[in-house]
Amino acid sequence: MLSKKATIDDVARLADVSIRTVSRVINDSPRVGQATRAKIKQIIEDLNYHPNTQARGLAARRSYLLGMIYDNPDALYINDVQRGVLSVCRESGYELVVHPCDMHSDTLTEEAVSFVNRSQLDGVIILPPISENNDLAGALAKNNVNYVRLASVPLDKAEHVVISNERSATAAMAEYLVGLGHCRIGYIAGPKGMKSTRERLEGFCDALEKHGCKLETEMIARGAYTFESGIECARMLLANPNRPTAIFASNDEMAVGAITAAQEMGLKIPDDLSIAGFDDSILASRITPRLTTIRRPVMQMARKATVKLIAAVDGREEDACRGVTLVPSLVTRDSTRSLD
Amino acid sequence: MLSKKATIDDVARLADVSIRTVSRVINDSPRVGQATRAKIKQIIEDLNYHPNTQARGLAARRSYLLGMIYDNPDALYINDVQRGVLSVCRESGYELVVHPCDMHSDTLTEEAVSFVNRSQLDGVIILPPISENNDLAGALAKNNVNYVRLASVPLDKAEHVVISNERSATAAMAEYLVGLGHCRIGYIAGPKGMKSTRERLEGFCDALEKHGCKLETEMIARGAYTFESGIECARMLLANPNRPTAIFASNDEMAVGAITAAQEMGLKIPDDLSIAGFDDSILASRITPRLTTIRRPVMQMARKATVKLIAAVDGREEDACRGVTLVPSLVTRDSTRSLD
DNA sequence: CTGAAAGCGCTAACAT
DNA sequence: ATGTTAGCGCTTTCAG
Repeated sequence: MLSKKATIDDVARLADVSIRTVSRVINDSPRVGQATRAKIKQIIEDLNYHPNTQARGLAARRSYLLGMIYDNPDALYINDVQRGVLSVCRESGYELVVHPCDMHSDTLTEEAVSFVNRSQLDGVIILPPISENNDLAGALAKNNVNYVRLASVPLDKAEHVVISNERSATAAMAEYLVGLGHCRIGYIAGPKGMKSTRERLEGFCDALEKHGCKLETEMIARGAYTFESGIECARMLLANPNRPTAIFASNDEMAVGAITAAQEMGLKIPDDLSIAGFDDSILASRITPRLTTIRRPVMQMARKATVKLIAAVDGREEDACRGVTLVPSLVTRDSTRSLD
Repeated sequence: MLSKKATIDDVARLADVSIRTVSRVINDSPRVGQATRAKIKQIIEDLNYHPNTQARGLAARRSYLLGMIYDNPDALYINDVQRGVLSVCRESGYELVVHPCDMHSDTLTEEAVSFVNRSQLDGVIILPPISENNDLAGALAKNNVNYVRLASVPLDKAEHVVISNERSATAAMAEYLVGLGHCRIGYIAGPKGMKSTRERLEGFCDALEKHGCKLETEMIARGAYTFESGIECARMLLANPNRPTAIFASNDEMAVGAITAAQEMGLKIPDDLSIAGFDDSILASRITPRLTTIRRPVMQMARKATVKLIAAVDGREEDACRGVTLVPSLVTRDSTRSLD
């Protein structure tokens, strides 16, 4: 069957050169004659030779492995990031090792560092909300591991973050709602302590004020990015004698919860109440009415992050340090309407 | 900062033993004295020593890396499998490398084999629908790579599959619906050519007949496991002058499509029509009305598959060959009701 | 432009 | 129960 796998020695022997030269070809080093190079490439092809990644890694102190560290209840988001990262990995000969973990664990940092060392990862990409953990980032830096964080604010050197400007995204949403004639708007926020919670809220709030609509304290409910919390918050908001004409939930899960709660109260969406979310999750387009929401360029962010990471691994400082900020976009559907 | 990472030599020197002995301790080999072992373990701890996986792999022809090959539009499913696989990996010192791919690609098999070789994977887990590809499985076998397929029928040796009995699951669904008094039932099937499509259909059909309800040809619509196809199929089914009183869609996406279509036609679910799905995806519990569906034990399957795979890698034949069949369960919610 | 040789950190025969 | 030693397949000074 399959005769033993070819090694660099086989290639060298057949090409009648030293393995050093073959190695040069494999690694695209210059200083190899055209003819020699072509010949070697041909032989590599014929032999169906693939360099052994482990040996390569061992010798070069590289693993060609990238890691992805996350603890995110949102499988869709994770999946999108994964696809984005992988699309770049493919072009660059890297593989992706995934590492979900518990963001509340005491040993999170320790665990993550151990993960990187254990597998000799060349670098890691950290997803929100763990990406907001400065402790982790600090430990990685101290251990000399390359990392890039997906975030909503510049919480690290440009080298280490890719940002989606959620503040401007929610601002756009606020303007859209105001444009529809809404002014008394309910806001379902995320949990305290997360940067993105604050970014989203402030962006929305500021934009509203700019248009002369204040976001009253009683119109802000604190959710937990879950369906259930969306239900509760909406009930609270709608219990107010002076009911809002629109509710913006800072993620889709909560928005769907809000729709559910509103419908239970006999309100028609969007006739009696407009509702919008954030994420453009699969739910958003499946629910009735289809949800107006905000779409983050997740795959793109993941791609950019990976490009930066690999640049850092390769020591291409300039590419690695280039700042990256992307802006989410508004997706208008059927859950919001003009107040006429 | 961080003085150079400790190696096995450092440990050996400090313990005043040969590296061979340290190696034995690392690999839990017997034939090491109690005292020596304890001492070495202590030193390993003190030094915060972690064996270099690449060197280990290179020497032992092992990578401690498992792969996951898939092309599944369902991020939730993938995510669940991933979590299941990883939970076992953690206990066994393995890491997971993910590899999405295009099931319709001509080079799928070649690509997958190359992936495994390139990264020296110790084994791979293959998800449906790619798991049904015998070509791929054959190529892996020929290349001596360990693999386990997640499937709905025993399409390979016990060593290479973990099965979820979807036939009995849809049978249970049929019985449940009949129990509610439904007999004229519409069925939205999956795409032709997939084993699971057939399994689900036959299980449903057979159970129906056992209870004296025939599944008429005109009551079977061929979908594509997508939301849109669910809409179309439901429209077709409901256009029949002798309308069904219930529709079973063979996945949730299509079931949600069916609900959407039915509601557009002015039908109330479940008052005018019962609808059920398959998957228990996130949609199922968020949609209104909440969807009656079937839940596969995805994480469990993934765990079992990983255990088998690692057993095979370790050469523990018996554990590797033990047959595994799991049964999905019925989840009843609000989208189905008794016909009275 | 190319080659010789010294490792990278670990495992596994083979000894003792 | 423990030590010696030869690689695993590749990269990388250092020569030429």
